[in-house]
Amino acid sequence: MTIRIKDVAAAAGVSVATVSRVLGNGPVSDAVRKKVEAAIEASGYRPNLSARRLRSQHTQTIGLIVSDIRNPFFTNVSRAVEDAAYEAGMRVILCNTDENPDKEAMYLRLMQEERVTGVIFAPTRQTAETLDPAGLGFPVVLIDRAGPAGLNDAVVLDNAQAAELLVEHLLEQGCRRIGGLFGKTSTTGAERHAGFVAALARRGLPAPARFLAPSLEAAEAEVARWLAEPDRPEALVASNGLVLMGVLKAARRAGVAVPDELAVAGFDNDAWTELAGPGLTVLEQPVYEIGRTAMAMLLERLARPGQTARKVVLSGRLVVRGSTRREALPVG
Amino acid sequence: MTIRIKDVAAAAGVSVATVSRVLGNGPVSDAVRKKVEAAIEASGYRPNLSARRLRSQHTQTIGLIVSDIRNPFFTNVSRAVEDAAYEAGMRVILCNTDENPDKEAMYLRLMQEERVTGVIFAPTRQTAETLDPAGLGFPVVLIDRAGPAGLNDAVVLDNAQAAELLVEHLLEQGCRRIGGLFGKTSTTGAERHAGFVAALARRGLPAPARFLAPSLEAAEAEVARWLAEPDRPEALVASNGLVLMGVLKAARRAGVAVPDELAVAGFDNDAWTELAGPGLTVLEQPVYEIGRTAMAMLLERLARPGQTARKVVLSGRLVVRGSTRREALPVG
DNA sequence: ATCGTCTGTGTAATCGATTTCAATGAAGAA
DNA sequence: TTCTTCATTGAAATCGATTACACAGACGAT
Repeated sequence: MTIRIKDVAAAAGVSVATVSRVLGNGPVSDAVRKKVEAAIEASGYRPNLSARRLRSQHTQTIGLIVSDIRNPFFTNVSRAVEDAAYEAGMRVILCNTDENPDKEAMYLRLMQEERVTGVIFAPTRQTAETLDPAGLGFPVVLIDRAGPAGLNDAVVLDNAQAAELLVEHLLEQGCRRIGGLFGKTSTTGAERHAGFVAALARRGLPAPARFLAPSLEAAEAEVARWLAEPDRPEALVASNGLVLMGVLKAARRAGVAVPDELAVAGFDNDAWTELAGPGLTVLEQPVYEIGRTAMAMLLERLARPGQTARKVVLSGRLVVRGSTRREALPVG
Repeated sequence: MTIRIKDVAAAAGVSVATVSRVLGNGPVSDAVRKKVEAAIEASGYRPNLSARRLRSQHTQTIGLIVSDIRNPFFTNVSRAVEDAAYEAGMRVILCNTDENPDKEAMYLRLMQEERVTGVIFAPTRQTAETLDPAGLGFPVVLIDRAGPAGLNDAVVLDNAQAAELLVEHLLEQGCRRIGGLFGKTSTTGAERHAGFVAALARRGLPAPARFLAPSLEAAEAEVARWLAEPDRPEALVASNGLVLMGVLKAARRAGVAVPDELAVAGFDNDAWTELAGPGLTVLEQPVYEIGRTAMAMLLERLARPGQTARKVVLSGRLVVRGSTRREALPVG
């Protein structure tokens, strides 16, 4: 049915080996190369990548395993990874785990069957702790969430510092009762919590925190409860874009004014944060750079398999907007 | 190095054919099946999918080609497609074309080399017009943007009706000078423009429209110019989520109050639209359903290749919020 | 007892490419 | 002229699975 390399060879009057060499830029005389390229063009031949991968033992494929592509952080990272991958002649298989360790295990297994060249992975805390890169058969670069030191390559944000930046900004604005909302499934949440606690401890202030599933619904419900409590916070820090959105929805629903009754700050400088309410103060992560760096580290690791594990720590940038200005005027 | 089916067969004391049958749920006695499964488990064997695909001529892979995964519409559709695909035992290759016909051609070619089972594709207008599904070697389901009638399966929104709903809502609110912003690369933009024009024509009103690249930056720049013109519109309709965002940014920057000086409505009920400004009136597309339907149509088409092309038209839902209420009170 | 029928299993061909190895011929050295 | 050397090319092995086909043995019907 479809055209095989054999057919092209016959049409060009050469052997299949020669056609293969034309395809792979092997040593071929100019005259023959012209002839073969003409035959390829005329026949509409398309090499079969499954056959090529089987024989060459190179799949030129990487896996990208994240919790949910709908989280804008991962959306952006994924775009960066894909751009870098296609530039390097590689393909990407995207997997959504929903923070579910069973799905993570299933997809890692799938990656083995695909014989992927490598994997970029944002694991749950549970999987990160037990992940053995040696037994997998391919290198892994962790993103967003690092596991135990020295085991895997990783590119992460300086989460503690980032959380401290946010808290210190709120302190400067005069806030004292500052609450924090952190994801409970990732190491990232734990690190941001640590920075949050540290910054408040320096001033001798309490650090009330809640841990939750990193979703819009969970955040909205938790904040609704919290705002109804007697000693409610005057400021809230949200540990990711979805949680931040939940905070805002809950505040709006409860009729709590931002920033006058509740200052709000969070992570991820998504486009919408500029437009929501008075504009949201956020800690911007270099998302595209995280994706590209992860891909670069993976290629580096493939080139030098023996090299010890490296951890790249990137810094965030504080973007101040209206949601934390206590004396803010209405905009627009 | 890695374990092959042959090794498992030797360990279990059976032929490779028998191991293959255990893997594929072929006819095997219970006793032998137990033995083989034990050997698979003990050896940590993982079947090589490239080899399986080559021999079986089934790749169980579909391509998903969109303009940019960072567009929330495609983010959601992609998640739906992936969920449905993995449920059906298929893998997904994601490609971003940036509305560039050259990239579209390149990725279609790649899909041929991958011998994908099928493709779900949101093409530019240019490619949609010339897309010949027969010559490709795999079925295509178009999403968001349909090509010439009867050529390809497609699942789209009733774009004209949707645009009319938005315009009529604005008319009810008392708006008269209503402007529209439409994407110039897709048929979707053209259809929404048609509905926009029709609704205004019924009232004998003019229908000023601008066509632009469907990006945040292009929209912001265009709206900034438009708002500076003498006879500026009292309402704007934006043909997708990114353009809508651009309208809002431009209005805010120009100090034009929404909704009092400018009513705003757009497409795509993204989570942030509830939180931006006074809440944005939008036309909600059934995004997850679009993705699942596309996947279902693809499977259907694979089951019945001869069937004539079908076009599924889904309806949108108007979600009214503050951005179009002329007498709206400040919220929160 | 004989003959199909049915189950379960093994042998070997096959998918479509890459890659090893050997062969060919032309050019240059002695 | 003869022998190397080098650049091209082809024949055949190979990657790791699935699958067509053959066949052995158990079983029931006659």
